[in-house]
Amino acid sequence: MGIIRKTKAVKILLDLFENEFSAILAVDLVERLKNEMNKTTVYRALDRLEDEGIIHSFVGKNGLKWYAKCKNNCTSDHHNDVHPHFECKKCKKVMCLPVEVTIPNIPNHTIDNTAVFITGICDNCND
Amino acid sequence: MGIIRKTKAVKILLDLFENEFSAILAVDLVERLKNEMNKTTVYRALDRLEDEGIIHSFVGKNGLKWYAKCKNNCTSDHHNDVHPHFECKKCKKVMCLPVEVTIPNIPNHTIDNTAVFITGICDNCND
DNA sequence: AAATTAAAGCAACTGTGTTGCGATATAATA
DNA sequence: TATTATATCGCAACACAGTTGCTTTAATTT
Ligand SMILES: [Mn+2]
Ligand SMILES: [Mn+2]
Ligand SMILES: [Zn+2]
Ligand SMILES: [Zn+2]
Repeated sequence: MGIIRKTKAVKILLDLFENEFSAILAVDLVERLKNEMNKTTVYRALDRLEDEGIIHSFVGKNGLKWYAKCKNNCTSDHHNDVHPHFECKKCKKVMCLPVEVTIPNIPNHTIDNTAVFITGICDNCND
Repeated sequence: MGIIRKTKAVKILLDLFENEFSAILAVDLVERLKNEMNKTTVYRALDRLEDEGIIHSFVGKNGLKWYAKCKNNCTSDHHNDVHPHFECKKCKKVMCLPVEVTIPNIPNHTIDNTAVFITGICDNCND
């Protein structure tokens, strides 16, 4: 484990995430790359990249899967890049938000992981 | 709009949510009621109950749909019962958490709605 | 260059949820 | 109560995101 080949698919995806500020919907990726690779390949490559801590995934309001580049030196055994995600209802873009959300103490509960998904209007659409 | 018939399906569902503290997975509901009604009926009745502000829905980490009873006098045109949801990785139950989560200010963004999904170990499993 | 093994392609499949439509039940009205 | 109107139901077919098994291909090791 830990070996990830620099295959054609991986290079294409890495390049894509490198030049994309917002998150990318898995389905869109499949569509966008349909002439270059099979959808199975897309999904499996995304899996690998996520395992390596290069990208991270989350689920939108409608249950669809999003991917975005990790920016905080995540590794294969630790994703230390936890943050809310924001969907703009105007431009439909989904972004990682570099802020901390504090969860109030919940008596007798052990918190393991928190996913925050915010909808609203982004800065770009707000002028 | 606003008219919801007290049909057999609705009665069964209302009764079910009344006696259930945790949230219910839509798929489980379909399975559990498969001898009493068609799955289409389940989904459509859930839709109606949600429209009426009697139950609310949210999406879990894996993209599956959950439903839970509203407890704060929600109406057909306003769901004023917004709260985090908590999934216990031991007992697998999903609960509504009656706490407030404060989202830090995000410059130039207008926040419309926030969904918080927490995983961990619940009070019941924690002793 | 040959051997090794991860990754790709393809087709078929899984599972959740949706849609169209004719049949039925509920509520309104006469 | 009988009649009419319409919301809801059941069924079958569908949509669609994501997965699996298996064979072939390509990347890395020797
Ligand atoms: Mn992110
Ligand atoms: Mn809830
Ligand atoms: Zn925007
Ligand atoms: Zn528990």
